[in-house]
Amino acid sequence: MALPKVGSIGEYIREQRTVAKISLRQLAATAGVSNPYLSQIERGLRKPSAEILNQIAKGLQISSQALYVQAGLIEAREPDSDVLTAIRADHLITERQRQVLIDIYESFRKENRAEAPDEDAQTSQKAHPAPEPPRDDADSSPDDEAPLPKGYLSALKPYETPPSNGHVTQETKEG
Amino acid sequence: MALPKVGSIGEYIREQRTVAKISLRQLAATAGVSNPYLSQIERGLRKPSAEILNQIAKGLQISSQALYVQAGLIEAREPDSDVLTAIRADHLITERQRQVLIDIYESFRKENRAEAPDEDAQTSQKAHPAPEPPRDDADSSPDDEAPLPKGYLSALKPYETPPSNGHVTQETKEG
DNA sequence: CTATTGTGTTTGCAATTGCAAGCACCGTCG
DNA sequence: CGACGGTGCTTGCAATTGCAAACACAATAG
Repeated sequence: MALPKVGSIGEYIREQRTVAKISLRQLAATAGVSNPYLSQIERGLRKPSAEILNQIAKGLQISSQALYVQAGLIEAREPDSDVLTAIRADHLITERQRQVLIDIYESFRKENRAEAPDEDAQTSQKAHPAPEPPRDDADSSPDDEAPLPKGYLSALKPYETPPSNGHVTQETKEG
Repeated sequence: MALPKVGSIGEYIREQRTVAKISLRQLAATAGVSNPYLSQIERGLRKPSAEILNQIAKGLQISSQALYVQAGLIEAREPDSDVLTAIRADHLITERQRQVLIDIYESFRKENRAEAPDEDAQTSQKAHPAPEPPRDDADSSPDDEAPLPKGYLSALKPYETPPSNGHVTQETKEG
């Protein structure tokens, strides 16, 4: 049961800390948090904010994302695409262009998932140990065999049309 | 109260929301947060916890990591930040989609070069690896007023021009 | 035996998150 | 004109975060 919950994040931190052979106080100092608070975090008595988590990750010199995944703040099944990270890291394009690219790419991924849900061969070298319940991302028409379904371009007109940000058609569902 | 980078995350969320043409209340409902709180987050008056951030990302159906990066909670220092290389290496998209992405990216680069020919660095290979990205507070693009030059993808429009609404996103002035 | 230093933990408390309720504004419909 | 539904914003308030101070225990030094 690798279900990431708040309790396990504490164990994870403590484990990492013990492995690194640092004392609680020391890690607290390095991370810039108070020792009692770190203690409570490790014991699962407190739910640290992302900022604190980030600090702790720095103090432990581990990946912030690993910690977030452990905390359940990042869905591990979320494909950590190199394309997306590359786009985000690119500083040669404007923020809007970046978002457009991200939108398009994610829309592509989504279309592909909708058309071939069986081929679940994600890129993830990093396994996704979290058995997540099914998600409602069926928005596009799966019948469409067109190589490039409509709507992939709508993301290119961020001021005129809603991009295929995810929901091409907005449905009002109060939950 | 000093709100470090929270402002940018708020703007980012609001931009994503307006682009997706969702109302604040609707996103709040989808994300499972209260509408006033979301309002405050978007205006940078509150610093949302990672949990809330994650919920919002889900509600917007965008990557949680994108939000975390925007919030400065994840160091976006991914090793290879070459967009084109990443796109070419990606096997989760079709060949056609790949070509579209490459076209769009290159057209973006072209537009930027046309507007700011002063800056020119890498084209397809990584030129200068930045191990430590500066924690910049303001990352406003120079071409802020002109969002995206039209015609940057005229060759990529196999369908039609979507109907324009006439009224663009309205900015809210604080104060 | 009494300090001192080390570990992690518990205890109040200021500051903050996050929300329910309500306000102000705009457009439409009777 | 007034009622209704839509948008976002402001206001108190419970619940929580995160910390400074102090605690309990263990090992070493004087």
